[in-house]
Amino acid sequence: MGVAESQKPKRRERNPEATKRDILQAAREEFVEFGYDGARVDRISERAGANKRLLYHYVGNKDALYARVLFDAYKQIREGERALQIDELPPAEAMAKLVGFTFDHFRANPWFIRLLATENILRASFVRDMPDLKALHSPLIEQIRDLLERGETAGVFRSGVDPVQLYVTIAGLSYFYFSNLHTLSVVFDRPFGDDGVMAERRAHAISVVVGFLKRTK
Amino acid sequence: MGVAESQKPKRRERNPEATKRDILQAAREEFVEFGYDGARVDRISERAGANKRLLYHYVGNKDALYARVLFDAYKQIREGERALQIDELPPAEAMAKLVGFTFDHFRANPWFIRLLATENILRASFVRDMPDLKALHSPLIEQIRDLLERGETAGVFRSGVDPVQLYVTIAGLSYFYFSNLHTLSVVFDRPFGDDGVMAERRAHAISVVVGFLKRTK
DNA sequence: CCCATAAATAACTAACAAGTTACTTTGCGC
DNA sequence: GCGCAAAGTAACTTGTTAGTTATTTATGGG
Repeated sequence: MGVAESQKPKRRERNPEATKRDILQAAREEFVEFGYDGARVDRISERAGANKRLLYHYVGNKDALYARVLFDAYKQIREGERALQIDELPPAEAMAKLVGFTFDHFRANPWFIRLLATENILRASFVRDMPDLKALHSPLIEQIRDLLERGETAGVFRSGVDPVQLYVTIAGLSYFYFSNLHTLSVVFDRPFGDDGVMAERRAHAISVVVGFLKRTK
Repeated sequence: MGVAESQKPKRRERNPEATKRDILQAAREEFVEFGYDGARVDRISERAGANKRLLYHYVGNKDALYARVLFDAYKQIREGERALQIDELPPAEAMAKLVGFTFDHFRANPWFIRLLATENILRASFVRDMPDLKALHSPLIEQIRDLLERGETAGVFRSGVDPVQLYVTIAGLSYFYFSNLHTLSVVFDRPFGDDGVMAERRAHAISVVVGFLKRTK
């Protein structure tokens, strides 16, 4: 019983499910941190506390691992987007809530933005071959469509706005901010990551979208 | 004189300036295409038609090469942004022109968007150490500031809009579209890369910004 | 015209990274 | 309590990659 008793080699407990889960989680962290090419399989297995061979056994290879991480990420994010409840609110308030929700969602899940950026550097080469991905397009789209219609009927929103275009706008207003937080902070010498500046950005994004939609007369 | 006379080993002509230029250009292409970690030094020297040793001789190493490419990219892009002339136009028209200009600028220089995305994956680790980069912040900022003031004074724009926030908005409206063109096209099953869809996006971005700024009464 | 020097090259090295081989350990059905 | 299949491991292979060494080639000033 030496002093360094805690230094047992310590074999991993038998538990396929847990092992698989650990590997996927470690893989997400690694891909999020370094991108596809920067990620290291050895580091993933190390992070997971699982032997590298297990990774190849359960998932296949680096490509398959990345594809799996990406798909799960979309699923999880889309799931989170279902939480929004705006049916009851008046159109303008509902839209404000939707834009704020999108901002908060990105803020709470910066890893997803980094994963998206990585996949777009790869020109969507993995996403392209995911057959069931189209079923995972954002549930926000339907909410936007309904809301636009509701606002139009009530005479408070302008007409002729394409829901997909507006989705890209709403997402873009927050996405660009978060995805480019690092370079923007340097170039403009402003702490975009700070709470106060974030709150400003959130308010601005809301006022842009609502201000745009609100009928002039 | 064999049949394959064109297969001479062909030594590169002595020309330091041209060699350096070729290397930098090849490096930009490579980093734009594959990102930092995906880029290969061997491929850069091959693209440049210059021996790899020259690359190390003139630039230093992969890091220095990437930093140089990044800095030159900012310089070139900022230079292009100076071309905009909106002093003479009425505020709303001027703003429409500015947003359209930004969109066109991104569209004409997709390589810059990819470079920015790469650098943000790296958490701006190279940009952070560029001492003279702050001097390169977009000239559009000043134009936006002046324009907002002009519109406010004329009573056609709302007041209290932060120029930097509006810059982030204007850039974001186009940036997100281009940076995520690939994944968006797959997820929404819409050809976002096509001319018609692009024109729609451009018009939408303009109407969002102008619609937001225009005073309600 | 010649030679010092800068430009350019090919071949190499050492480290690294994805993927594999050959093996040990553990739990479960009988 | 045993044997066998699944879970887990260590060490290796093979190809790649950033960076270097040793060398050849051109050119312009004296």
